[in-house]
Formats: sequence, C-alpha cells, structure tokens
Amino acid sequence: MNPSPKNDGAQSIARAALLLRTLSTFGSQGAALMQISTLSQLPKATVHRILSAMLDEHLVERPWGTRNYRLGPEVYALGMSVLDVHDIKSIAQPSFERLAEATGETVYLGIRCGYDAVCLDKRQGHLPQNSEILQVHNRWPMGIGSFSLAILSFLPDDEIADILGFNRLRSGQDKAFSKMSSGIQKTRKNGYALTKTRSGRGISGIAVPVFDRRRYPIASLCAVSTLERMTGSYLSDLAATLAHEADIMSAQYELARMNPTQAETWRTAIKDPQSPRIAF
Amino acid sequence: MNPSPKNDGAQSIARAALLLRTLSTFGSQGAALMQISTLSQLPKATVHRILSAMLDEHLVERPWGTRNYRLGPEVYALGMSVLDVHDIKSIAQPSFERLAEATGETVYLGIRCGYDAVCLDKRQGHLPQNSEILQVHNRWPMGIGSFSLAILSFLPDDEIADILGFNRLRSGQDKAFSKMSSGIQKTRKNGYALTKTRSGRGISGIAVPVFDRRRYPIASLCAVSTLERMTGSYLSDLAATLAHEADIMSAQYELARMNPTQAETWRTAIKDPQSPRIAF
DNA sequence: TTCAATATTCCGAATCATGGAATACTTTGC
DNA sequence: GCAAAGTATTCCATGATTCGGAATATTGAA
Repeated sequence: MNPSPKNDGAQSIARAALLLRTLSTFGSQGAALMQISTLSQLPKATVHRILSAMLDEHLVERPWGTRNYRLGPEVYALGMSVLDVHDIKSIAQPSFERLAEATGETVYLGIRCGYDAVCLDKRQGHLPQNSEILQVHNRWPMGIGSFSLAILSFLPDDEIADILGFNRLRSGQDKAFSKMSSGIQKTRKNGYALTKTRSGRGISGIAVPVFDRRRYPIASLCAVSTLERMTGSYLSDLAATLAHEADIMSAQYELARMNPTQAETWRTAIKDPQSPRIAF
Repeated sequence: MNPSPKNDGAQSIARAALLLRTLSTFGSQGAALMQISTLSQLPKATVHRILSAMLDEHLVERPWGTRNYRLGPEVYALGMSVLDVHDIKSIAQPSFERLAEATGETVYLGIRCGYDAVCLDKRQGHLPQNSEILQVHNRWPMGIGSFSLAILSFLPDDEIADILGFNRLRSGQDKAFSKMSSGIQKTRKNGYALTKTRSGRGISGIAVPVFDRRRYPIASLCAVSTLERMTGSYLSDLAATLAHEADIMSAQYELARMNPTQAETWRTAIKDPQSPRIAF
C-alpha cells in the first residue's frame, strides 16, 4: 500500500541536493527563483526556504546587484578539500597524456556534474578544425555529445530518467531528448558512444566511460576526428585504445581512494604478473 | 519571548552542512559514525539518517572496506563547476607571483574550509629551513598558524565561537583554543596575524586576510621568514606589501564574480586614475 | 503612476524528522 | 573460539518542523 520505495531519511536533503544540481547548470550568472522553481518542479515557497537555508551556510550566494542565486564559496572550499580522493584530472593525467600521444587526435576528459557533463581536460590533436567545439570547463547537457553520452548511458535507469526529464524541461526541445534512448541502447551495446556533429561539418566524436569498482560511470574519455576517418578498423582501434586507458584510469582511481595499507597490497598485486587482472 | 534569533527555514540543511564541514576535517580516511556524532554533538541516530540521505545524493561515500564516511564525488563535481566564480587560486595568481617576487620569502595562499584552513598555493623562497612546515593541500585547524589566524580573526563572532568550540572538542586541548581570543584581538588591531613556530625553531609567519566586498574574509596571504628578521621596519614593510596585494586580490575576486557588463564598468573605473579608489 | 511579474513572508495543517531504545553486527580480549 | 564491549543500524510513537497556498511586498517596465 505504501507507494514510496525508499522514503527514509531527510527529504529536505534530497531537495537541497536537487537545487544544488539545478544551480550548477546556470554558472556564474545564477538563476532567478522562478526559473529554479520551474526546473526543479518544486513550489516557489519551498525553493525559497531551502535556498535561504543554504545561503546561511554559504553553499549558495546571490550575485551582487541581482536577485539571482548561484553556488557559493563553501562549495568551492569543500571541493578543494576533496582533491586527494576525487581529483580525476590529476589521477588520470598519465593515462590522458598517453592517450593523446597514441591517437594524435584531440582528446577530452569529462565528468558528470548533475544534469551536465563538464570538460575537465583537453589535449589538442593535429586537426585544427575541431579546436573550438569543446573547451575546458565547458558544460554540455547530458546526452549531447559523445563525451556526455558515454557517461549517461551507463548510469542506473532511474537516474537517466531524471536527467532526461530535467534536460527536456530546460531545453524545451522534447524531440532531442525523447529519441535519446536509442542512442543510449547503442552505446551500451557497443561499449562506446559515437556521435556526428551537425554544426561543424564532418566531425565525429567517440567516447568511453570510466567506471569505479561498482561499475558506476565516473568520467569519460573522448576523441574527436573527421567523419571520414572514423570508420572501419581505425574506429575500432580507437575504441580499443580508449577502453584500454579507461581501464587503467579505473585502477588508478580506486588506488587513490584506498587507505595507504590497502593501496600497498593493491599496488603489488597490480605489478605482480602472476596475479590475475583485477576485475571490479 | 521567542528565544530563537533566526529560526526559519530547513534546520536539517544546517545539520547537513555541519556534517559536511565535519567530514572535511577527516580527509580521505573518513570518520566513523561515533566520531562524527561526538564532534558534531548530534545524536547517533540523527547523524546516521542525515548521512544516509547524503549517501543517496553521492555527497558522501563510504571508503571501500570500511564503515566510515567521507565526502563524496558529487562534492568534487560541484566544486569543479564553480571554478569560474570562486577559483581564488587562479584569480590570485598574478598577485601571488608578484608577492613571491617582491618579498623573496616563502609565501602561501590559504582559504577557510569549515573548521580548517587549507593551503591552496605556495612559492618557495630563499630560506630552505621552512620548506617542510606547510605544503599545498595541507589542512590546519583554524587558529593554528598565522595563515589561518588571519582568516579566523575577521570572521563574525558567532562563527569564531563555533569554530573554536569544534576545534577545542576535536583536539582535546582546551588550553590552546581558550587563550586564542587574545591572539584574535591582536590580529584585528594590527590588521595582520603574526606567529612564531614552536617546533621548527626561529621561524615566524605573518599573514593578512583577503576580504570580499562585505568585508568577509575569503582567503589569506602569508609569508614565512626567520624570527630575527621579522621585526622593525622589515616586519612593517612585509605587512604593507601583503596588505597591498590582498587589496588587489579583493578587487580581482569581485571582478570575477560580476556579470560581464558590470565587470566592464568596473574595469574601466579601476583603470581610470581620476576615479577614487574603489572602497568595499 | 499604474500594472504585471516576481520575490518574500505568513501561518494553519499534517507530514516528516526526531532521537531513545531495541536490535544487529564487529571487534577486542583472553 | 567464545564472550563481552563497543558500534552501527533499525524501529517507531511523539510532536516539532516543514509544507505550500495565499497574502503581501518589491521590482521593473511602460
């Protein structure tokens, strides 16, 4: 009779987190109460109350001279204090360099942030024409672009539904996000996401997810090349190279998240050629 | 008759924020429920419920193989998406370089994170003996060391009380934190914090706060030198240099936080020698 | 100045958090 | 191994706290 599957705990915390994710999509300009209320589908008064509470904690601030809300300095401070465990950009650096070297293409490192994917790092390859499409710190809605699709596709179904719902709402374009599930299925099947860019002509992106030990996607590695080249064995080789480095990144990520003694055992296990490949 | 000064809004959000701050002091190892309960002075069951809610949102995670809690990947993601507004390390870089150049001493950039101050950046000076005391990403309890005292001293009194209470509790050393208010008073009076290091002998640190437009301290600039040198006109010159760069940093910080049109007006105002010095 | 749109405050209803106590689980000591 | 102490997790009756619609205040546009 109880329709709620998991109804424990503090619901205002779920709402607060929802609002933080919502705010993160707006960047430095922030958003007005009304926009936030519409997007989050929470009543005005409720949004106002929760944002006020987060203002007190400096998790949210109001850009000076406006009545908007944006993420506050405490979010930055907490983010800085978590770098030793979660700083994928640093953890992945060796893999990322190797990837750029090996492929020669422009490569990207992305993570999910709420309803967007964010580009954390980039190495310019030999082709100049794709240099503009994605810059470090750029945000794209999840599902747009291979580097975000690679993450989206391997999330749990309920999270996918939530993200697609949000992005449908904010873009107003029902089409793009309704037809996305076929792309997700294809990505899951292949193990990599493949997209063609409509705007910059003749450009194609391929991306693979990076998993944590639970097979939860935490990041993506992406390579961009010309449409003609992205075919046949070149395509499959590229996919394999990406997947290989993604595997290594997974291991390095877990290593950074272990306590020192655990990590030591692990490190020797990895180095020992006798020991079987560690499987998550 | 109402004893609560500000009792509006969602109190579980205040508690959640308290727990995030508490967790941030433990780093990658995380902390057990009991420790968290003791430090935050919240009942076990309450802490458990709130942490569970934050686990669902990935704001908190459990280090694999332990029953501890630590800050989760969502905190990193949110932190990354806030860099354009709050990344003091980048915003301050020119000032910071100049400072290192001008003083020749080892200089540090710090921010507050909850009950700690975190070292965000460092430039090694000509003296080798102080190279070990503080590294990038190191955390010190607020009030210990000039670089954290400079921030602590200019916070609102109620926040100071909260911080000192927490740090007294976690260190178990009532002495150090009870006698701290005299140091705070001195720092407020001087406009800079000055400390001698007990351990590494003969070393002294000086630090000034960096304010936002509301005169809320957001960061600190610190220089470390030998005790003998840190006196007389050298001391006051150093203080002046630090204060000068802190002023510039304040302006740059506000600039980064404005929207483009506002910022343009501001930029011209700063450049115009006719216009009076902008005062917050 | 008026008006429409948006933000903020109010307040009674009832949902939801609360936290002490019971239970389950782990670790320690011997 | 077993028992005992220490922790973590779950339960649940109670009532404090959140809830959100509606009233009010504020802003910005014309």
